[in-house]
Amino acid sequence: MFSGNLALAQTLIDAWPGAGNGGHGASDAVRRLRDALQDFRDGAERAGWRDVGSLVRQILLTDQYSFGGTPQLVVPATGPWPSLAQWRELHCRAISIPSGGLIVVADPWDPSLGESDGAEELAQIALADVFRGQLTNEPQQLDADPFWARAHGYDAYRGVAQQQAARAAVTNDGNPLLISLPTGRGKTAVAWSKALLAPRGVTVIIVPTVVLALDMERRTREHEQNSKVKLSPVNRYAYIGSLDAETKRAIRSAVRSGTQRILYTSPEAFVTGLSSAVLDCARDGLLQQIVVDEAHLVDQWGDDFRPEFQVLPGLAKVAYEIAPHDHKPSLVMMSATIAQRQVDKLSRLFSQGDIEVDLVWGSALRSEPAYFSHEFTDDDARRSAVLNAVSMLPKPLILYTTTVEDANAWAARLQAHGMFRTGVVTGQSPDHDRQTAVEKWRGLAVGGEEAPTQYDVIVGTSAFGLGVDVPNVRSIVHACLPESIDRYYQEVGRAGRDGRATVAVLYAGPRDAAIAAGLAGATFIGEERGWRRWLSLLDTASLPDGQEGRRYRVRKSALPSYLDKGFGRSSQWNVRTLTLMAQAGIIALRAPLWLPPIGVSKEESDLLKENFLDQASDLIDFELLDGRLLSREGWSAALQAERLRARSESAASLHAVHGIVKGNKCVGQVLASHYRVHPSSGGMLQTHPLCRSCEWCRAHPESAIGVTTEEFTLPRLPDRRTPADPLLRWRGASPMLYIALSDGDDISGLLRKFSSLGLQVFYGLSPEGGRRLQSVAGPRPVIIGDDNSDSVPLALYYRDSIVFVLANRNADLAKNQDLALERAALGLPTYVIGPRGLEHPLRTGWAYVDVHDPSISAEALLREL
DNA sequence: CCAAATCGTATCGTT
Repeated sequence: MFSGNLALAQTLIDAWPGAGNGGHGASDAVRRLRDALQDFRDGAERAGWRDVGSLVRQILLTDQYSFGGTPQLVVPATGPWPSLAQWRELHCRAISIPSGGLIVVADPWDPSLGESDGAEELAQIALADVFRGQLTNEPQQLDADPFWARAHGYDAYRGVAQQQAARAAVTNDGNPLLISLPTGRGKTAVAWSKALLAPRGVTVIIVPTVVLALDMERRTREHEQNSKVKLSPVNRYAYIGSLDAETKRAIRSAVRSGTQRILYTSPEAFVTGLSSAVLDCARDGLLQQIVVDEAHLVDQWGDDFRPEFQVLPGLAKVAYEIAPHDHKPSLVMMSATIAQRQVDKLSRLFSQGDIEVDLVWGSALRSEPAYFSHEFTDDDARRSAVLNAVSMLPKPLILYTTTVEDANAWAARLQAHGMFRTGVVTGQSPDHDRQTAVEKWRGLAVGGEEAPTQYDVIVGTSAFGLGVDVPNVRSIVHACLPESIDRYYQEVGRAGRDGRATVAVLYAGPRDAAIAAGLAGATFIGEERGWRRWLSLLDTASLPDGQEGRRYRVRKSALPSYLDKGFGRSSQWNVRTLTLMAQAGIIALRAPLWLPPIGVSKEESDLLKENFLDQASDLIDFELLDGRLLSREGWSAALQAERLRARSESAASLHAVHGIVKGNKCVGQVLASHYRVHPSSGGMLQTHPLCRSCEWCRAHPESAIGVTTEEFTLPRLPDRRTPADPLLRWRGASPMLYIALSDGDDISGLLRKFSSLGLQVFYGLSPEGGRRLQSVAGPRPVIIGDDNSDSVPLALYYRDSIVFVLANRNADLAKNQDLALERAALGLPTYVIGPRGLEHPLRTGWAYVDVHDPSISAEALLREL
């Protein structure tokens, strides 16, 4: 931390109301103070006494916690500056001095209320780290595989989880892959690897919002400029509704021809406007990957709010089926918050017959937050506690509420109390306001250059956050009770993307439990009502023209027979009934497609099409999968399990939030047990409990778990369906073939041949050798098995063939030799290339070629291949 | 009677 921040702040204050100079290398808080002072005038209503006082306080405490002592600042004593009473309200002491100013000193404050004796000091320590900007975790660096270096130019992976995710995504050839990877570990690069290695082929990445699609388009263009590799003939990477028809047509045509290498879009556009282009592309073997980003939303939003998230799997399956057998698109789902509920739902939606969804597990808890919570029985007490927290905690800060009304009320209340550097973002905010709110908060203009900050605080509902990647957010305050642990953790995780300490405060009020229960409970529909709703839907169902099969089309807005007038929730319940049935396997959701009618005039056809498009957003198509389930009894039985599951999952998730508020368990433990998963393949995938500080840990310091432990779970490459071994005929029944080298033999030619046959994992290559091999391997990934991480070696679980080169002096010969034999003992296909005379480690005095059968000379093998 | 967002299609495509 730059120790001149305090002096710089004093300079800025002294210059006020003039503009202070400098600010280069200043801390974020000093920069914010500079910006706030520019707007700090009586009645200007852009910066108030509490904004400025709060930033002064943050600067004082940051200095104190970084360097000790009792730092002070001298400020004007007259308005708009805080009065003596107002400084006291900010937990600062202010003393008048003869020159007319005030000397200000900050006193400690922390958000713990009613915690046990001795907890106070620990709370202070936890908070001091937030002001200081203490780093809480350093991602472990791992040597990059050759394919990773070639695709991105990176020489390292950020952690084991990213390494495993990257390897799984690039070697995957069909199994749907669900990747759990923490935020900030380079999900984007994982999604891009396949696209960047190949000379052609399309990767479609489905993101939940337009803002996200546009942000990724900007990043893709950046990459394109740096790498000089053209990734789109039309220089567009976001297919969004607001594009003009001509641009959309051009993108679709680029998808058809396989020249659109990377494309971001929404689930809605994917299953409607883009679908036929994507299917044509798949049919021609040009669809490389379908990636679903933020895949937890398939569950969270797909049930009732945006059903296209659950129509998407059907289209992905068709694309897979019509693709040529050696050019199947792979499907990758990624999220940072995957729990049992998401695994179950995504597995059911995306498994393809006997092809199961594979899980790559890199789940890790965030190390940055210190947790505080309190339950208030009185609304006024909660209000003043929230105001305190927002005033006293370091900025940037987010204040979350559940309802739009509360968010607006809080924004108004903060202004009334002298905080004008506050923006509000809810689902009601127009797109333009949302974007400018983030820019004013972060201090960036549209082009990405630095601009003055105008907000320190954003008040928001859960609408605020998706895709907002501001790295230095320090504080999250909840003035509500989140209805699920997933929502709570997503929101807490918006802070500390820079790896530095943060604080998360949850202050629940008397009415919050009911609001949360209402939202959590909305996920199930009663049996009687569900059945009647289904009957009315079926009553209005039509059979879409020209589309065979047991296919039906219904209107979301259709009213059930027990209602005679509509209110807004009805279509949501219809969708919920249908998605519940889809999950029970009774029906499969499909996107309503427009097929041009045959034998009608152009005018008539255009008219019909316009009609269709007018109604399209109200239509939902499905196929009946099991007609027997259409009796009342069958229907009820099939849905009962689903309904119970949904109910118990929601209840458990809400219960966990209550547990956090009550403070009678460690928050890290609660989160770890929520993000623990039993995959269908058996066993259990854990998330290691981490907790920097929470009420329970402060009360039980002797048992506190802390953040010292590294990534705990073992990520892995997915199981392959049927490992195919192109070299099988040379090794026969033995798992291992020894390939003997003579002087002057060309290893690189052999390796190149292996790679072209589809072998991907090599041990014993030098970094340079790996690079050389990748440069001739084209789109086929080269993975170097020699691992410096202490997880289980790839050699002992990777089921496809592995090549060991025992001729490179740089590599760890003995270790690799042992690994090769251990692997062969497990019956896994193993190819060892070594000198003709190399001694067998278990048979002293004998060479491999003498005691190991089968073996072959490199020259003969190369000739036969 | 609480929150969350998106979408409106086919045109032969350097060997």
